[in-house]
Amino acid sequence: MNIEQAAKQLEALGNPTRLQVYRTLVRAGDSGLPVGSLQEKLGIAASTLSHHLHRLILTGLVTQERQATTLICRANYPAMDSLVGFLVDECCVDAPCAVGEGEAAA
Amino acid sequence: MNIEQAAKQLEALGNPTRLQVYRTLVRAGDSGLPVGSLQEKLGIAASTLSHHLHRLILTGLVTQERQATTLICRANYPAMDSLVGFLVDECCVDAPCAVGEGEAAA
DNA sequence: AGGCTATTTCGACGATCGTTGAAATAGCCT
DNA sequence: AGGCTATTTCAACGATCGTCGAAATAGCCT
Repeated sequence: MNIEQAAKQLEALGNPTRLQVYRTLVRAGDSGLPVGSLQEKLGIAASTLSHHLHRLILTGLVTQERQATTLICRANYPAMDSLVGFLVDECCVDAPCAVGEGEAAA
Repeated sequence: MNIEQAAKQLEALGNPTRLQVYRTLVRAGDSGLPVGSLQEKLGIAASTLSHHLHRLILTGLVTQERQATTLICRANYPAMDSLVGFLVDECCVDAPCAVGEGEAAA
C-alpha cells in the first residue's frame, strides 16, 4: 500500500454519500446488495449512485458481480483491512500511543 | 462518531499532500514538529502547508501548540483511533470477515 | 520601539467534484 | 424480434479544491 493509493481510497470514502454507500455495503456483508436496492435505501438519483459506485470500484474498495440484469455490489473487506493497516502502520515509531500498543511497531 | 464527521476526516486524509503531512506528524510522535520543519521536509509553499494544516486541525486530526514564535504540530492519535474504529465498527454485522473477528461486534 | 523570524491570510487561477435528467446500453424473457 | 427492467454514460451546472506568491500578522528579542 503506497501513499497515493491510500489517499485515493481515503478520498473515495471521504464523501458523505460515498461513505454511506460503502457502509451500507459493509453491513450487507458477503451477500452484497443490488445497485437498485442501494439506490432505494439511499434515495439518490441512479446516475449519482452509479457515479459514486464507479469511484469506489476504481479504488478497489467495492466489487461488482453480474446476476442477470442486476449488478450485485460488495464491500471489499481485505481492501479496507489493508487501508486501516496503512493508517495504523507507522503510528508511534518513536512515541507511545493508544492505538499501536505493540502490534504496529513489532 | 457520526458519518458526517467521519467523512470530513477521511476527506481530510484523502489528499496526498495532507496524508503526507499527517503521516509525517504521526512518525514524529508526541514531540511533534514545527510548521517550518514540516515545510522543509515536504518541500511545499508555506501558504499551501498552512492551508492543509488548517483543514487537518478543523477535523480534529491534528493539534497545535505555540512555543514562542514557532507552532508545534502533533497528530491527534485518539482521533485517528476513533476514526479507524468507525471504519471497522459495523463491519460484518451479518457476515464473517478478516478484520472484526469478534471485537467489533462485541 | 524597531527589527526579525515564523506563520497565516488574501486573492487568484485552473482543475476536479457532486449532482441531476435524458439518453444509451446490457441482458433477460416471451 | 420486441419489449422490458436495470444500470451506465453523456452533458451540464455551480461549488469546492489545491496551489501559489504577496502581503499581513504574531510573538520574540535587543
